Amino acid sequence: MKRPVITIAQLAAHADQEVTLRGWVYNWRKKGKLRFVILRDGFGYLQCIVFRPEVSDETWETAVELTQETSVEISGKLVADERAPGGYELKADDLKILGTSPEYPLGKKDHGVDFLLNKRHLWLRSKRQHAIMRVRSEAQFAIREYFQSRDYTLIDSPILTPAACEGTSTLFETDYFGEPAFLSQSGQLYLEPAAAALSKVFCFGPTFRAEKSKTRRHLTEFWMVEPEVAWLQFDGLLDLCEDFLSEVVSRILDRCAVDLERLERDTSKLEASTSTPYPRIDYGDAINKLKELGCQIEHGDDFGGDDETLLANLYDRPVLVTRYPADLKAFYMQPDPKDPTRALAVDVLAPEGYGEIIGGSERSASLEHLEKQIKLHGLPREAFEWYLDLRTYGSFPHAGFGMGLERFVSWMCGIPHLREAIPYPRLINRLYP
RNA sequence: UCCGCAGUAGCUCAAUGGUAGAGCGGGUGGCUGUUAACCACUAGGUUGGGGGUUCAAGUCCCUCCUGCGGAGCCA
Repeated sequence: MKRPVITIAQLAAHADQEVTLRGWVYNWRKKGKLRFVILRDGFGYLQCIVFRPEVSDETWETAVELTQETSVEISGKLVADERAPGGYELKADDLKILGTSPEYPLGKKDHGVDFLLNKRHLWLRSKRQHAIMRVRSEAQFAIREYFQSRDYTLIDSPILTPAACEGTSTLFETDYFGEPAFLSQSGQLYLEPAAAALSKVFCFGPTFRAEKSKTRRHLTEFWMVEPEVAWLQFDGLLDLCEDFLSEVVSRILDRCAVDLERLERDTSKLEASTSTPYPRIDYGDAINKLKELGCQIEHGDDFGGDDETLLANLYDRPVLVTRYPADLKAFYMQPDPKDPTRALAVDVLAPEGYGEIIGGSERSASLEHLEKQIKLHGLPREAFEWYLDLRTYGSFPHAGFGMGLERFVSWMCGIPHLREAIPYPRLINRLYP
């Protein structure tokens, strides 16, 4: 009799039926003439029972050979059983090994981080990693949905670039037919021309930073979403940041409840972030507040990781820190008309110590100002001719921000280190697997 | 690049300067309801590399390597 092949997501519709499933042996236990096989198929887990008196010798011999992560095709009758995790179990009568798995290296007990990262390709098979990858997938979907449902056009910015985008970070250099080329650290400069073309645009792709950062908040390859909007000015940018974040957080809470529960995420700590407004604090006031709290920080300094955490912990939702000193920020930012030593820049700090998840600004529309800034930052003007063209041919006010996907996902999942928020993390000293 | 911590069995970790151990995983056997099952037996080591101190070094010292955490920089 040919039995339907189903997945563990479809169990309820096939109760008391004869079915076939394919998957991997997550775990197995033996108890005399009984074998409990926990099958994993990417959708869930199903306990399968092989009972010696009720199966053929061949099936029994096969069951005896099962090891962790053996891939199998298993058939039998699906029954509801309170003793089984998940509520259903399969009374197996036929079992085929599709691929053996001798001495699977990941055990049921704890492993160290270095070992797990070296086995990242296998680590992805664990329950916790499934949950994180699904949250990441859902976050990417929600982000694209947010922008595309609001008439933004997705513009893919180049990854190979001829020069530094912002002239600040260290870039990965590669050989481009004998010429130096660099892996992009930001799509923004390429997005601004697209905003002049299509008004509301965003890019969402990988970016690269060659800084030798060794912290839980840094990757050398990470994904960033960057909207850029024509006619948007600073106050509108702040509104966009909080509307975007609150909307995406809401969707994660709606759609990833099961995964967040598996990750033991206290979602009550995310609830406040689903509603606006978010607190906004001027850079100068933030410095004063930090000094009150006993920080060794002066006006003109950038925030350290601890300062960010301290500041963010004053609020139950992300806080927008505004109007940074211009010389802390990139060359293209618009100076505050009320105080030209400040830039119309915003950093959004996530709660619970997850740090800066968004950095944005209104961009300078003035050719003269940008020419001055490029000189001041020691950047080669030739490399930016095309960028300056935007201020020559119909210059326009515009603004945008960038959000690091992994920092956002880490915050949603409540995981301490960015390396778990991306399938194959690239870190200083780690390019494998 | 700088500061701090670590490296012992396949994995996670013990071991006053004095005979290198346990749990998990592997192997063999037992058990008809296990939930990271349990029980018994068993195999498994150049203690990251090199040098030094000492009667004696996993342990103390120097050095290199690797990893982790943090700083700087940033999302």
